[in-house]
Amino acid sequence: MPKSSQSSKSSKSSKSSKKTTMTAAPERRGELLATAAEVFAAQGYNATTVRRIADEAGMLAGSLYYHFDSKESMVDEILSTFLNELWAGYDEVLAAGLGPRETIEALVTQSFKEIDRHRAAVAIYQKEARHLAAQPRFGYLADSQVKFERAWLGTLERGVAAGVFRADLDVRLTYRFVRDTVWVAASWYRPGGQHSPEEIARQYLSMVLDGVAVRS
Amino acid sequence: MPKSSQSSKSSKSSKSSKKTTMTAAPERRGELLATAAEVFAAQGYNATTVRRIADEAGMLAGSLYYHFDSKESMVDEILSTFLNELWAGYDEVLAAGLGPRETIEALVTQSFKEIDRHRAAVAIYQKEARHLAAQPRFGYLADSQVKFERAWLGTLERGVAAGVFRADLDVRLTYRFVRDTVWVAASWYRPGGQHSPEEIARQYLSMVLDGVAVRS
DNA sequence: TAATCTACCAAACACTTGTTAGGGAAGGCT
DNA sequence: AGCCTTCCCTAACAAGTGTTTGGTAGATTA
Repeated sequence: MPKSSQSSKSSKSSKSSKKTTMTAAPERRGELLATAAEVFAAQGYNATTVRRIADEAGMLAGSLYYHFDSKESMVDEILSTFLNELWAGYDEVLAAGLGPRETIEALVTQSFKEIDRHRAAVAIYQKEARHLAAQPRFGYLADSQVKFERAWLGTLERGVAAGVFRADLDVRLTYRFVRDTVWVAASWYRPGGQHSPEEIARQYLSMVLDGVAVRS
Repeated sequence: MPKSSQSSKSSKSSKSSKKTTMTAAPERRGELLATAAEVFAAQGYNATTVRRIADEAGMLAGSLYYHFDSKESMVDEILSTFLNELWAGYDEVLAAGLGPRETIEALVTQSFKEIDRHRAAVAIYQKEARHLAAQPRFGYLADSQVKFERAWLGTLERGVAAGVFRADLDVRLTYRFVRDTVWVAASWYRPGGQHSPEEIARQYLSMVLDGVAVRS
């Protein structure tokens, strides 16, 4: 997926000289979404101009509107695609009938895999979800957040009741703690680094579950 | 400090009818910065127009330029003021000569107090710091981040060497873990809630240090 | 009372923004 | 060949942006 930059000035550079077969129809859309996601994640949604995205994709601003009908529909598609895949994985975990601790472990591991696959989308979600959710078009963001809380908080409460999680902590605080520790990782995580998603998940789980202090 | 909202439409509402003494000169600036910070934190810096800020402050957009010479200088002042106060507290903690664990505890507690005092500024910092730091004007953001890492990472390494923190974890990962879990709290923390900053710090420390799982 | 200062308004400026309309080159299909 | 579809460019538009300039009511000072 060649989505990298090509300086900036020459806007009439690659017109038809790149390939012999000419990229297939539905692929191009995905490529453009990927570059858009990358720019959105790096600069922020509002700070990103459609001209910047087009530039990064090697075309002009207006040409984007052949593939998408608005800038807003780009983030929409980026975020909804991500959330769909995310919940596909989550639902599978939640339906597996695991114990509370095992469920948390599986959810965390699954989350880091999603961060690995959709790093840009996660970063966008983190930064923009709050004020995008205000618009009715992005109502599914709020819905997802509710489902999210239900899944995690429910599992934690189940764990407290079962005696595997500490009962002396505010469960809601614990929920936010666990949730945040997982997802903020997207702000610094870079795929292809020294740690695989599974390895990071393992260490995060070790810290969250057992703490960073040495047992006395 | 009455910086709250006053509906929206009437922009010629409070002209001189609020006080008898007429707010003293340097106070007004602080009030305006507070409302600006609130809007920036809620909507995001780029998504916030100066007209919106002015509206929230009960005046017109151009009038802001009597107090500030640009929108950028507003965030600048908001962030630098916050960071100055933050480091005043941090430096005091770091100079106290505490042990590694006690230093971490003090830093976390101090951080939550700063979140309590500068909630909006912290939220802005979290969202915008990364791409603001690119501009030379905001070079102090990068400087602060370096100092930050030095302080926290150094303390953690000292703790590992002293045997009070686990040695089987990637220290850099632990650093990001601790750092992020503390500061993202600003995204959901609301002053005047059920938990005081000290109480939240206590529970966070308990989770980070000892974990959420029951000791077996 | 006159001069000055403070804090704002009114109105505009130059520029950037997302978006649109019409056109055209290249390949596939009949 | 001719037609059609795909994908992009050129050129513009209208709305919104940060910012500037000149003015002015009211308090302060002389």
